[in-house]
Amino acid sequence: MRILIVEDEVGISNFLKQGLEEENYAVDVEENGKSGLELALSGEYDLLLLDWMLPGISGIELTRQFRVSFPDTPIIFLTAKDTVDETVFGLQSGANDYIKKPFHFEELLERIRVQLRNRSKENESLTLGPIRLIPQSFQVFKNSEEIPLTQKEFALLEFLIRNKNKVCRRTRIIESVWDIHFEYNTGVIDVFINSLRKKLNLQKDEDYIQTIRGVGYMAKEL
Amino acid sequence: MRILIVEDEVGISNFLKQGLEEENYAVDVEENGKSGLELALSGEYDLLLLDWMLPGISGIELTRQFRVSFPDTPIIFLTAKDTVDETVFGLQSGANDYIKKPFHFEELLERIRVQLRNRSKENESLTLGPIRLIPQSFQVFKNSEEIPLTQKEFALLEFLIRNKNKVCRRTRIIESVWDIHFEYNTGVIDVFINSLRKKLNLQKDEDYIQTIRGVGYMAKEL
DNA sequence: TTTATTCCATGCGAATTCTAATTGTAGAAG
DNA sequence: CTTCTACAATTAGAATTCGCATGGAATAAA
Repeated sequence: MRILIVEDEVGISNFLKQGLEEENYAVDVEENGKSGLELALSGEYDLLLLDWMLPGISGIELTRQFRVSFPDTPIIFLTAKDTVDETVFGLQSGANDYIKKPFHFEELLERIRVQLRNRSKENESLTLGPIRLIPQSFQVFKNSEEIPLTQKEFALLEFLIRNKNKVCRRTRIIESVWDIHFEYNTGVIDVFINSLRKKLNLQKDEDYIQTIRGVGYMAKEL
Repeated sequence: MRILIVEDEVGISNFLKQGLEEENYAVDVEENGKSGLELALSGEYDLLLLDWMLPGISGIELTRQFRVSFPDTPIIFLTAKDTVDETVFGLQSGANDYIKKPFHFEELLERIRVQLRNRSKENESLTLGPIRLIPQSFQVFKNSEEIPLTQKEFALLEFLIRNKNKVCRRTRIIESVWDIHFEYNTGVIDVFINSLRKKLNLQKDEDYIQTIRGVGYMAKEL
């Protein structure tokens, strides 16, 4: 998980960076509000830690502009201010949480975890009958037995399942899985379909990967 | 973090639910002991808040039955009783902490944090077969024999074990262990994997660090 | 400086991907 | 129903890619 810290007090940011890195987050630090916003807009980050007061532009303004492009990335404010009004103002501007300085590092960690847990649709899995494909961990199961697949086999199966119950033309498959965008007449697809069916050990009554003659293939829920 | 409150006094449970949700916990409330147990056994929750006296079955009995399936989920009792005997009895039945009514919400929050923190630390018994990795002391053991590792070796192994049984893409590894966020094609990972396998002296039948060709590596429990 | 760690460059070997030739089959045409 | 044709399935092996191991260079630490 990647976290961007925008904080002008080097002491704090170093402390945070070090601590968060020990927790396996990848951390970048930016001191200036303006360049912080630019970095944030790169879309590289899963969470922002913003100081309330920043040189350049304020954390609130940064949040407001950032939210236009990234409505879902969690933002946590680090703030010395504790008046209700300003806190409300901050949260209204699009932040998800705030923490008052000085704070315990553990408490910050917890808030970060909460935000990231809510946001990450963690184990998104694609299914096709007894077959379960997990894109993130690059694993395929059939009846909870793991099936080792090669890269291309995996990519092909993923494409088919994502287009479940839709016929996939050979040209579409070649485009998406092989990234070939011109007319290309080849037998690769057949070969990989073949090895997929083999590895998945599909029986006669398990016609999950169907051939559409003259067109392509279809992953079909039975 | 998901919390289940089992409490028959609606006033208290509403108060708790609202407060905890403001702290970004996901909260469910159940009034009845029996149905509370059923809900708890769904395994959806990271922590239980139980009233001592409940309609249906008592908090103690709930705890006892719940512990069979979930020995690690923290349980905090809310109790009006304050005799030492009964408290001891409650803790022996498998609760982790208790708090006497009436209580300050902040205090409850603190106890919840402590429990969740302890859990997440304890559950980080980072093991992989005979390999045990202790993040705090920066040590790695194999069969209680210490294996000296360098920083990067340690970081890499830690990352792999934290993602045990999941394939780690090279890009993720580079991101998390080396903190490099752009496309970077290099052989470093291979080199360190190599030295890890060497230092850990993995035999043929100890395929704990598996290569997923074209994708990355996976720490796998055999 | 010396020493240890991290990283780079290389060739080899092995797994994957692809080509191509053969065999099998569905469906149309007769 | 039989034959024919076009397409799909299967297989072997060629081509390619990728990971492994190694030695040593660059960098950081002592």
